[in-house]
Amino acid sequence: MAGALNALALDSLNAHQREAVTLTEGPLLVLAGAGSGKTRVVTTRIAYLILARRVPPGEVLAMTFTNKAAREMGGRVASMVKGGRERPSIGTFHSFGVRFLRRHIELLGYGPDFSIYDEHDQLQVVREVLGEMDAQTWYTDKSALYALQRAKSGGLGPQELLQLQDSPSDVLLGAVYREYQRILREMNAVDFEDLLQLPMRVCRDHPEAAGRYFERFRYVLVDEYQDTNKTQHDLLRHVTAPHGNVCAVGDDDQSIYAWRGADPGNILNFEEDFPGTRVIRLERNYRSTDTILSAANQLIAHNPERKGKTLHGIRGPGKPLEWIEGDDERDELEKVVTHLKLNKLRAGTSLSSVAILYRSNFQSRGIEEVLREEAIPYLLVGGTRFYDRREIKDAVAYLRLVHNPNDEVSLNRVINFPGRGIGRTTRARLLEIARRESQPCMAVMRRARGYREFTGPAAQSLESLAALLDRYRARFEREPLGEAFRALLSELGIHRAVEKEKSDPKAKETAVALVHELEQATDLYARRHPQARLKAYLERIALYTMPEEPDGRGGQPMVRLMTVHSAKGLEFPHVYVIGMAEDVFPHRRSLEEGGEAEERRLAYVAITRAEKQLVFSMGKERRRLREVIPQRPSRFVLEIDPALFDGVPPVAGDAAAYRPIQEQKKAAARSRFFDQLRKLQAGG
DNA sequence: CTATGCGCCCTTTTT
DNA sequence: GGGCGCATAG
Repeated sequence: MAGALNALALDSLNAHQREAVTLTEGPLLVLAGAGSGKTRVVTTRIAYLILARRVPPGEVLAMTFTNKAAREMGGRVASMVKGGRERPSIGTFHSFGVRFLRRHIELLGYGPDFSIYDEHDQLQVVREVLGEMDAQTWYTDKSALYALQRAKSGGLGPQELLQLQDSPSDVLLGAVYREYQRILREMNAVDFEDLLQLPMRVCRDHPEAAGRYFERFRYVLVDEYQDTNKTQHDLLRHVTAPHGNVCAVGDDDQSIYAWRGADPGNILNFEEDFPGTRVIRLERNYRSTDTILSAANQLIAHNPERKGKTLHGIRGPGKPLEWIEGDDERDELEKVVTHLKLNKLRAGTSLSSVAILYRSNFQSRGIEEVLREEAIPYLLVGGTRFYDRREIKDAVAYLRLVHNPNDEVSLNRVINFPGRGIGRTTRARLLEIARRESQPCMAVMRRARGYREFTGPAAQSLESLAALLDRYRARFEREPLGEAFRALLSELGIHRAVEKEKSDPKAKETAVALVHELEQATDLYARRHPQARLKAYLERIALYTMPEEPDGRGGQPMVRLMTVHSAKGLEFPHVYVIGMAEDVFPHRRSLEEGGEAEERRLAYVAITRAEKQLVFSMGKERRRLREVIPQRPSRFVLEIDPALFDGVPPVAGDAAAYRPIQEQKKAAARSRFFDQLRKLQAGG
């Protein structure tokens, strides 16, 4: 035991960190600056609870924001706490919600085989609702979903929205929202927010059941607390109410998810919500050079409303910052890659110590191109998510439908893929009959030939599809996952169908390769989780953006490419932030929505990823469609003292002439929107 | 009724 | 560069 305790290496922690590890009882808020050893504190705390305080691992619950962070945390804890069969529960809020709902969702009238809808699926539902209510004039599907999610993540139900009646748009949105929820219920589907909200509803309506589930978690930790929304906060209060042993770790300066409902107020008001909270600040930065930290501190000082925190380094000044300016995007990126190659040649930098960060996913395309030409290996992290690829979604839709026959969004995807002669009209009739008889579509399909509405071939197609799905439902019950899936795909002729969809031979090839990859990923999952049924696999797919990777990858050193959002929580000796231009970073859409402070925090996150070297770049022009847009340096690089730069620092450019034109277009669209609202109000 | 092809729109970040 | 809606042909 003494040996195990030594493994915690408490001696090597500073006084604040040690306090954060050993104050185990009661609420604790750790305000941890970037690079202050936060992850180490969290993992050591868990190990400390188990090894020193003899807390059974099953009583520890740790929630993080991303799967990546959860995996990392779990791995580190496991290496400190060896042996023992029981493990602490470590996962994302959402996976915690799924596990809870697996046991209790039936209390709310949902079936146990619920589907989990992503944004794409949600949009299909919203589109249907808007069509039904004839509300497309007021909302686009995206704007409606966006507004609805906002209300939902703020803890507002449709009824509350309808009662608010602050504006006609609230009333309309309330109606859309109510219908959206009704359809989801009918399809036995939940969205991501439901994964948090439905557990909360169980807490409210069935406190005994919820209490029984939660009572075993006697020590609760939450990482990245600044990124939690209201529901998550409420859930946390519920789980910890009996004992108050909650440790929240976060950094208000790194809050970058307000756009998706995160409420920084959660961390700012933590002390009020959890009376008796001890607060510990970790401001010593072990990661970056003083130059990098000065840049970060100078930048973030431009934000109002902070808890106020300054990072202090221990590593000395280090290298100056660098600014690379290219004639256009292509030139910018070539210069970046040249810089990278020189780095490697002169200083022997390993490619795996380098990260190239950008604001938006589409920016990866350009840099990938140049890296490929220069034969520099790279690893794209995140990006177009595997399970979002069309071909993958189509194949997965079959799995979802086999598992949950009520899942009509998935049904819609597969009903004519591969082509079986079912078009819009047949679909509309199917829906109509189902509504009329208050039955699921699948039930109508099973006896399609009994309805005069369907013409011969269509009726036959519908029945055989229903029969096929029923048959595979039984097969998935008894056969191994991989085998059943392979049989299903081959019986459907998915490979051929996917190929037929594309005309370009290259596209054909990648589409088929994707399906193969999905088959392999399924096999791999089945091998790693021999007990797992279809249900578990679908949950895995819904919650993770990437399939499991085969072992032994990544032996070769590679440059990492990712968005700043994906880079949060990571660190790299050498960091390039490309596209540091106004309207790109900060992103203009975000500015329009009043998100300057959040964009600045995002830039702060980017800067504080770097340990030794930090390089910014920009192209003087950017092409979009047929336009050429002049670029000027991002306000964020201009907020950094020029003296910190080597060579020529970024210089403020002239305000470009294109801006007013874009603004006018926006303003015109907005006034049209409000005109329509006024009309709606007048009409009752 | 369905399949196919063309033109129009926007394109932030993610569980 | 990609997805969706619409028009036309089979």
